[in-house]
Amino acid sequence: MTRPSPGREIHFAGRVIIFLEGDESDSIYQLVDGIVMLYKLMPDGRRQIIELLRTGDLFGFSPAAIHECSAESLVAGTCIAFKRSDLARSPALAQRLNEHIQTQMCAMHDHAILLGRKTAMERVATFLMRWVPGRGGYQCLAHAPSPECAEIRLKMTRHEIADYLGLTIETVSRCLSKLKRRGAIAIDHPDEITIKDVCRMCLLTGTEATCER
Amino acid sequence: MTRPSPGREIHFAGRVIIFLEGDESDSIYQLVDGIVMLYKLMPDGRRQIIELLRTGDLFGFSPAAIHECSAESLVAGTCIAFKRSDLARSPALAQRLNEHIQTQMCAMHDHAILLGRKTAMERVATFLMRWVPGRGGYQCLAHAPSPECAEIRLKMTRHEIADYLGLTIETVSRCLSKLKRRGAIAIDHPDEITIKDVCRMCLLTGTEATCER
DNA sequence: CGGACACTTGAATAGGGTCAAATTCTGTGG
DNA sequence: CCACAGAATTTGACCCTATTCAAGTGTCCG
Repeated sequence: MTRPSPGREIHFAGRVIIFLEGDESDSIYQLVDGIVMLYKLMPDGRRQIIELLRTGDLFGFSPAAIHECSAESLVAGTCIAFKRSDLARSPALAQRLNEHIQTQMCAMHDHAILLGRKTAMERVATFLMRWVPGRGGYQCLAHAPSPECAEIRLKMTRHEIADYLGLTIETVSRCLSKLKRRGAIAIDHPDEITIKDVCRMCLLTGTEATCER
Repeated sequence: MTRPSPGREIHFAGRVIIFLEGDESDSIYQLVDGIVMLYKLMPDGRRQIIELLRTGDLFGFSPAAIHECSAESLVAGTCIAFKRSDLARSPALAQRLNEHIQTQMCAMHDHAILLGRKTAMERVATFLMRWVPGRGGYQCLAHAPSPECAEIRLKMTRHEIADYLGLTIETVSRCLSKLKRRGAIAIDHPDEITIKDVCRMCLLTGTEATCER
């Protein structure tokens, strides 16, 4: 018999609100499967999508008993909820979270440089690279062999992409169109994009100075 | 007799590099006193200051054995270095870090909305509010009584402010001049600013919809 | 006092935003 | 299978904010 799980499993469908900014909260969540986005709204309605969470990522942080941002699923998945009070009691749990939070903080740092310093085209290129398996995450293994081509499937609307990248829908659309015209991508479907040359796309992100090939 | 401290104290002067992006690292740091900024550089020299650390904040995160950003002190202070290996062994330590990281993550979220969605003026106003004691941090107690006036002392050059806010030096300077012309602030000295009406400045940050007074 | 550097100000420019219209996609029902 | 309505996306024209480039002014420190 296994020990009782220290957390409660929560299954969610795609496009479902997990919690809203201002909701009461006594738990922290770890994403097991699926994709979740965190966002905040300004009083006048401007939205910024703050994090796109991957497997292992933690969310629901707050120094207070109230959520400081909203969480919504992009695709169906699962997360585990840990009561904050349990967290304070279980060293093993705390350890586990500590290990992962480092990666996540680094990803936030990368996103800060994107929002603060990258051009629209660099943002879109960075975003596309994010969906190439093994690339575009924090510590993207730029040297790992990757196929020239990559078919990716965006799980977000143009509106969500824009709110994630700090742009408008129109700018996102224009950048994608320009990439298509240049032959860098094919837009097979609004949410199905083929990157013709992954290595060249990586150069457009502004992060990589040279192409290792 | 007290237990041996689990960390090594490091004292640093103002304007000193603590570590550079790419440096080898086996430790995590907690700021005890002073101000430290974390920044990243793009290959072409663009810089983004990612975090301005306050007492209690953690830095030196990385999933790898190499620092993912650079750390530089703004004023003299102290931090404690914990070896990652110790961290894995000491539950008490892990607990302590876990508690603080939540506040810090929330501050990063706030900064993401600043970089992604705020206007230049809102960014500068948010930045100024940051230096008003008890205000502008994460979970600024907007309702707490605060003096009408606040004299603040910036510890950063215009260049650093710009790189923190995702703007240029000129834009920062222009926003400050405009605030001065409007009578919202007095620039007693390039780094000594008097906010004439804290509550009104708070409205300019874009975060607060109404003034509670 | 003078030289280096930080900051401010001005004019011109461009990148991305706004507004509006056209196009494509999706889903529904006949 | 096709027609249609509503939504998402793309495209175009124009505008505005912040950037760029270029002086000018202020400040610090030897």
